[in-house]
Amino acid sequence: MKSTIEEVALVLKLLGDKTRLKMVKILESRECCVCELVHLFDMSQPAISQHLRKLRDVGLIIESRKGQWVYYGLNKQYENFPFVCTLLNQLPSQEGLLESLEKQGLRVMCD
Amino acid sequence: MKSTIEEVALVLKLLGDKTRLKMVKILESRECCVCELVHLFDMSQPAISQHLRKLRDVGLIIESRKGQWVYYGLNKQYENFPFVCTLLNQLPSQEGLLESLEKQGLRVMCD
DNA sequence: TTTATATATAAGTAAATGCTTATATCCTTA
DNA sequence: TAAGGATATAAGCATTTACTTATATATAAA
Repeated sequence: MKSTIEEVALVLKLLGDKTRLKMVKILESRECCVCELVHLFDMSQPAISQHLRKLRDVGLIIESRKGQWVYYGLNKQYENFPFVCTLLNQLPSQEGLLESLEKQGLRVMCD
Repeated sequence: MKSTIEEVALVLKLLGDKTRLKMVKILESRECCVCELVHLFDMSQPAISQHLRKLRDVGLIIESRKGQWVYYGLNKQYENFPFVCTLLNQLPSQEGLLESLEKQGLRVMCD
């Protein structure tokens, strides 16, 4: 089903920011908590939270609290999820970032 | 071949404006001159020209002068042209707009 | 119940964005 | 060569954006 021009423009605008685009690509690999993402970007924690909020507000990602951590992941129920996936396929993998997080012992495991 | 995050973000940012997105979708149907586009948007001619310039600056569209008119169309040589096409496929057709232009006798023919 | 850690929100700010009007440039035609 | 139409550029302005620092809230642990 086609979306309207306005709806698609909104998604593209959100993903037209390199921080958010990279963020979403990372979340495609696996859920991350905020503090993990803070380590992956040269930016303050509030800046990361604000980007996550924008993505969550349109339904592109969902949050789930696990203890004191809040995890974010792609929302597979999002109406434009398949479209977003085709966009993300265009991007180089960011899994190396997550691996180096783990090597640095910065991965947060809370299960 | 994958583009970098930054390159893709730039394209998405450009297309994340509803005016430009609609404009590019229209140009997917056929080349248009500036004055035709001005009729299709509730916006001044300079505003239209400024949007076209941004799209042209990254190579997404190309211009060709025909007499006193300047025509713009999608640039099939653009490195991200296939990617742009998959984006445009997500959008509803805008050909009705071009048809109503013609009914109003506003189509510019210069060949 | 105090303290520490994780996250969100508030407020402020510099820069970018998308328009406007005014004007310049380019081409065609009388 | 003068006039008119099509387009581009310049300058100005209001709004949005993406950050910052400071502070509030929530959970966990001592």
